[in-house]
Amino acid sequence: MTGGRGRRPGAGDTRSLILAAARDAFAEHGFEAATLRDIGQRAGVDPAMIHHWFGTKEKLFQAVVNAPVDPQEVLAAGLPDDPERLGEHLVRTLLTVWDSPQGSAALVVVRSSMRSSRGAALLREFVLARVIRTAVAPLGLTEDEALWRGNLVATQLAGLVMVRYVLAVEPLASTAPDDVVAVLAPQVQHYLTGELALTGGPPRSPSGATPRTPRPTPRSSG
Amino acid sequence: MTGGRGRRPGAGDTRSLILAAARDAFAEHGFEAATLRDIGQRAGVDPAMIHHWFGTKEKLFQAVVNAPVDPQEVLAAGLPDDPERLGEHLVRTLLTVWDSPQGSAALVVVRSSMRSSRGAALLREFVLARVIRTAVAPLGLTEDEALWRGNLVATQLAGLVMVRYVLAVEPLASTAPDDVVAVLAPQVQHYLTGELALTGGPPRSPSGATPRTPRPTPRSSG
DNA sequence: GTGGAAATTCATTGCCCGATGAATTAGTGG
DNA sequence: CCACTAATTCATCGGGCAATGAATTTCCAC
Repeated sequence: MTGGRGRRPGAGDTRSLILAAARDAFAEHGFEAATLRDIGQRAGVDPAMIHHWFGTKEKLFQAVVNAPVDPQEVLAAGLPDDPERLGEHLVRTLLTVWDSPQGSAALVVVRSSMRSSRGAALLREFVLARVIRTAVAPLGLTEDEALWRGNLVATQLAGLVMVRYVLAVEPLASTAPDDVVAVLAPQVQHYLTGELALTGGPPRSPSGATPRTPRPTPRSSG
Repeated sequence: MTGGRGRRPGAGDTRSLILAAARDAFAEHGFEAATLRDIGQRAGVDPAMIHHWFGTKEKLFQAVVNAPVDPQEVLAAGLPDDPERLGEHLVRTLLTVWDSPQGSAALVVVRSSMRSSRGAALLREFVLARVIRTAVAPLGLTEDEALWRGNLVATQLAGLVMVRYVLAVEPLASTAPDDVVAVLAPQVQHYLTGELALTGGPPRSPSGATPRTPRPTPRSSG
């Protein structure tokens, strides 16, 4: 059991244990609601160790977030030759990453991005924009069409992440990856290479932004 | 400064003041990190009033979430007779609500809910679950199939909300509603009434949960 | 106007949090 | 095997939190 105090016997890579426990806890509760006591318990370690190794809760969080995955790199690996299989590749890759331990880290990033509109901007710029562009790059589309199809793909993939991982809605949260791929991949593929049903021609965002107008405003005050 | 205790003189719709203050506070800090003290201060009111009017912090949050819009009510209005037009109705209704001033309030709720698993649970229970069931109700499906198809619809709609409103990614954020409906409605319709491509039969969530496996765990301990 | 009901604040309770520092034990170099 | 350093736990502090109940004031029916 919990022996007395003092240095532990054998190996004990306590720092890593804390880091992993913190990653899970932050993913689960967000930064504010996660507690050092809980993290310590998950790591099987006294909460004081966290201060010993990381100083403060904030610094621990930074340590967790600074060990991210490069989405482009992951995506690029195993890109299929056939453009008609690209949708399947995207969905499967997404599921693989998010079902892995790295998924917790990704959850941390997504959750913490919601803390401010600046966080949302970061998520938009560095993840969505780059990832989506990487994803549709093999298709050799025009600039406008790449953006538009990329956005559509993003809606389906972002929605999958939301429902399955962030909100964990059943039954989708517990459905086998193969089944998810089977159902969603064709839809994603349609956004990539299918014929898009449009009433009055493609929504050619007429060069630059022309914000539609009286929408609630993409306010950045938060 | 603040006069003594006892009932206030004039009008004082305290309940509404608290509700508005709570909406802002939850939006800014998320459910867990928002404090009743802060909400009370924003509303210019003693925190004890919150307990007087709402009971607990959680009930206050529910009141905030349910205030902007009763999704069921909005959805029910204008339900098409033809099940094959249900997808279009869902997408169009969603865009109408989110493009309206109520959309700002909804955005607040979504942002704050995503930040912790607790907030996510509340969103899942009180909004998503009900909306999904209402949405697929006209189809007269079996329990399992309704849940499954509802989840799929939710991925597409939630993704639309994320990309267009929460992250405000261009060009989708500035695309005319009609164009969005034209492109997305067929996909949603497919989830509602189309034939779903499945490898080994429908993912009949085998009664109860069978958590896929070693994911970060949907633990509810927190 | 007077008596009760509703609204509001104050004072307090108990809990949990993050942080700190002393006490204790295990490794390590000589 | 002895000193020294690093790792770990324990006990505790001050603070902020949600919640409760009593005290006080206004409103309203009669």
